[in-house]
Amino acid sequence: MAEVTATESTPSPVSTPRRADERDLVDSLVTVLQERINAGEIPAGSWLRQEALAKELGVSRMPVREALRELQARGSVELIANRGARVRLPSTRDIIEVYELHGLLQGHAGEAAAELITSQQLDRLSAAERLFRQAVEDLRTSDGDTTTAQRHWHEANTEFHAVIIEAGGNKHLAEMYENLHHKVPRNLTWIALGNDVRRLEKDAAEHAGILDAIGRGDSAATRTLLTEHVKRASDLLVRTVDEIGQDSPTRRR
Amino acid sequence: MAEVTATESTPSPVSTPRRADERDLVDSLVTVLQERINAGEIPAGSWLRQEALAKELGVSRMPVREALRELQARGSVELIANRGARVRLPSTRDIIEVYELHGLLQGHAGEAAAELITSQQLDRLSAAERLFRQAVEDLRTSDGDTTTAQRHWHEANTEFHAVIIEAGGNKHLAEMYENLHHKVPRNLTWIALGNDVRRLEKDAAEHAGILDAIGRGDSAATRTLLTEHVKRASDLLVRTVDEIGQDSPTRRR
DNA sequence: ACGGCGTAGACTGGATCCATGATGGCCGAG
DNA sequence: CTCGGCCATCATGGATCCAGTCTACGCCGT
Repeated sequence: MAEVTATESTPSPVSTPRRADERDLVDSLVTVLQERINAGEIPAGSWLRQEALAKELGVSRMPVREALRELQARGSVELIANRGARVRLPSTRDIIEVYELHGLLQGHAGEAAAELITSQQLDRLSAAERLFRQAVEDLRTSDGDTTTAQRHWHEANTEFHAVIIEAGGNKHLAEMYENLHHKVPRNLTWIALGNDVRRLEKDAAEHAGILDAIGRGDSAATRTLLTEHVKRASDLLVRTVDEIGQDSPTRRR
Repeated sequence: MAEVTATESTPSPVSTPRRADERDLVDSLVTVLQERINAGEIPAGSWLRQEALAKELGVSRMPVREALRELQARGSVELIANRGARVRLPSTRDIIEVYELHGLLQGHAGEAAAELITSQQLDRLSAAERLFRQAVEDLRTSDGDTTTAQRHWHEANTEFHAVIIEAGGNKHLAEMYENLHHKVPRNLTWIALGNDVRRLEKDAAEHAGILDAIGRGDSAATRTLLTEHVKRASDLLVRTVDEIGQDSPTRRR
């Protein structure tokens, strides 16, 4: 038929809609928005304007609406009738509760993982553990610019816990675990570590201990270590959030 | 979190859905469809036609589309590109995994509930326990018609576990628990009990034991009993599904 | 008669249009 | 000068329209 104007004159077709991974346009929008929210590009508490997002992403409001609906179901944003969508900003209580569940799920998955883990998965776990130590080194040798350390730590942390969850073998548990990250974004944990070398070392040491327990096939120890590990991270995060929570996280002018 | 300047633009952080019931049309559709799916009115594996649903519910296709998108995020249906929405039909593996999480979450909530439960909640728990025994009586005195027994048992079971989850105090855990029911509907459990008086008696006795443990404030026992209780229900359900799964899993022509 | 190909139908997915509800500013009265 | 109500503006929510795509049926060729 007639050449559609939008064929190649599209301003910015989101990213790569042709990826076989994503079923349709809405899913790619969900992914993009979720990443932006988790990365903090879209600050918590801010409004998501359908028109603005549609224009920016080069689509109409319709797929944006559906994407927002899905993000609401995930718990990433809240929809207010006739008002719009707002990025949910987790309260201290939310953080405590979500991390409690993190510990519960990871402890459970780890207990199973200690028995079920494959050698490939164990290798990935070791690699992640090395990356933790690398991140410590990055931070130690960095002068001001901590982005590399953060990137390495973030990669290591994501991979490490993902492998444990995966090795646990319960796909629905994995899904719930992912959902938790939609409620309290991963990057918050890094903020809590606060570029403190000693804290990071302690964090790395805990991961090494967990790796060791899994390597020994010690289910009980794995569960305990994981639960305590998450608990410590939670306490640290809550303390940090309470401290910096004094000034308004919403935009000031 | 500190109150931001008197402008009410950022009132509450995250946890005030304002109204728990229905925010808008889409939410009411989600509720209706979810209930129909859980009740089995819409059989698993069947297609949900947007046009048909819209006409039947007296709305246009648009809110139906958004409702389906939300049901997909919940895991109740699956969306296939350019094909439509289909009610997901849980596999045996799904059931095993989901019930494993049921046990994990309920055990955890129960452990906390044993210490935190209020007297009102304990009353509700007792009432539910009585309703279980009533259901046993209903079934025993019924001749053929088991709907009353089912209704009572269903009410009792829903209330009993809901109270425990609620008493546990973790709202995110409660939300996850709800989500699990979207993946494996509640009514499946009744099918597994299969109108068998002895099984029902055993089930009621287990609930009585749990109630007793909570009443004594015995956290450890509560957790153990709950975990085992769910495990037994899971095993029974899996066995039942496997048995009846022999005849047409997919309808033959 | 059987299998492959082409076409018609139907349903989903995206875009545009309109109505409704909310917000914020402006004006008038006390 | 301040408070309250009215109105304009804007964003969301719902409906309708159009295009793309998958399926299924039927026809034709071997």
